[in-house]
Amino acid sequence: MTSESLDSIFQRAIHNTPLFKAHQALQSDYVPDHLPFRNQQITAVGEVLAPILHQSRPSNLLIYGKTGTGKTVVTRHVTNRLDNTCKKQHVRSSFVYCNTRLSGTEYRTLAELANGVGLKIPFTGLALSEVLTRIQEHIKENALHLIFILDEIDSLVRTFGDDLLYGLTTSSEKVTPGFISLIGISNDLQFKEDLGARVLSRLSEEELVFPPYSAEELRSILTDRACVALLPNSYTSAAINLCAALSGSEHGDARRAVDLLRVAGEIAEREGVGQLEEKHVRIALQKIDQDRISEALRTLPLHAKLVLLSSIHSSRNQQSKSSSGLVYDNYADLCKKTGLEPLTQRRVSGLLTELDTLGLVTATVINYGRYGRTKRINSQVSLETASKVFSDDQAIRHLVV
DNA sequence: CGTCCACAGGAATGACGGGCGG
DNA sequence: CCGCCCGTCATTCCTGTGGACG
Repeated sequence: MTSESLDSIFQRAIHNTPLFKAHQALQSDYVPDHLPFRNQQITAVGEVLAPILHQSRPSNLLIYGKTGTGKTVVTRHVTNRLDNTCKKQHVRSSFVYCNTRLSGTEYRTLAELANGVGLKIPFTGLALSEVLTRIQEHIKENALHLIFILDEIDSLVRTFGDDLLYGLTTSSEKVTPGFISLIGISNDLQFKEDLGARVLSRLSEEELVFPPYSAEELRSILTDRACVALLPNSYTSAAINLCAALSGSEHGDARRAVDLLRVAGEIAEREGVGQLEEKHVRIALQKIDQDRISEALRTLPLHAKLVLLSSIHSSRNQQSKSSSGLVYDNYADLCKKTGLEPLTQRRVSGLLTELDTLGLVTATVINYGRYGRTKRINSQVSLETASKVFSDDQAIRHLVV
């Protein structure tokens, strides 16, 4: 990009009519003061947690609901308020939030919890049980009244099993005079089935289900948010409606709707047309999907990138016949060109299932009878997208330019 | 109706980077 | 400093398997 075009970008930005007055109100981590259509859930969470005000241990709580049904935001809203009340009343309490999917492993989840209670834990080297014991001791010594919020708990259990949860649920007895209550948040309604009975009964002392928002409710939520975040008269109600409709069509996913509105707003602002319209929403829809994929690609480990690249190539050449064997040969080839030692077939098979769970590839096990059993691989990512992202990677850019 | 393909995917094991307590 | 244990990622070795072919 030349400096001239940079200048013109800045110039345009100066003269553009801004659309946002409070951009943060459309960020995904924003917790609004007012959460419409969730009064029932707010009350329920509040009632479960309220005992902490009398110094007694609240029940563990398990919250279910699909993505974007307000689970996280309601929990944060209630705990924030409760935290304030506790401070005002001089009641001891601490709240620690952790997204277990983002932490990635059991160890890092525990480390984050430890951090939340003011305990320093090295980023590796300790046994899990050792970390847990330290946390317990710390809580005991300081008689902490603690509420752990474990978000996206389903992904933790799916990859690592319920051992960690077992450890945490059984901790509460070992930390008197302190106590621990757990709030588990799951996007997966089937999640309970992955859970052993010993954990399930303890974790779900209370349960709460969040229903999806209806299209009408989404529309109302978006209108409220737009009112806070955007300048008056900078958007059409048709654009809002479209955001709601697009996100509501599958299941009422409010987070997606809000993201959509924000990105659409950014696009409209950049265009400098002074008003957010339906066409910006449509562009935003594509951009969001694109960004999601690019981000996933960028953060892939090196060999996973190579495997993905091979999948793209072989699903191009072989159409639907692409098998894991072909992908592997292809991959081994790429490794040779790059001067890398190829991983084993077993490992690549594992990487393929990982790519599948990321949604970058579809891997279905299929039987060709006499001709064996394999995974049929279809790349969900276009060569163009992959090339664009991978050309930033020193190690493999020569494969895509 | 048994065979046998081309892998899937579980289990055990090892290399590595790192912290622990002594 | 040492010897030990840990989590993580990969390897090696293994058993399992649905169904077209003969």
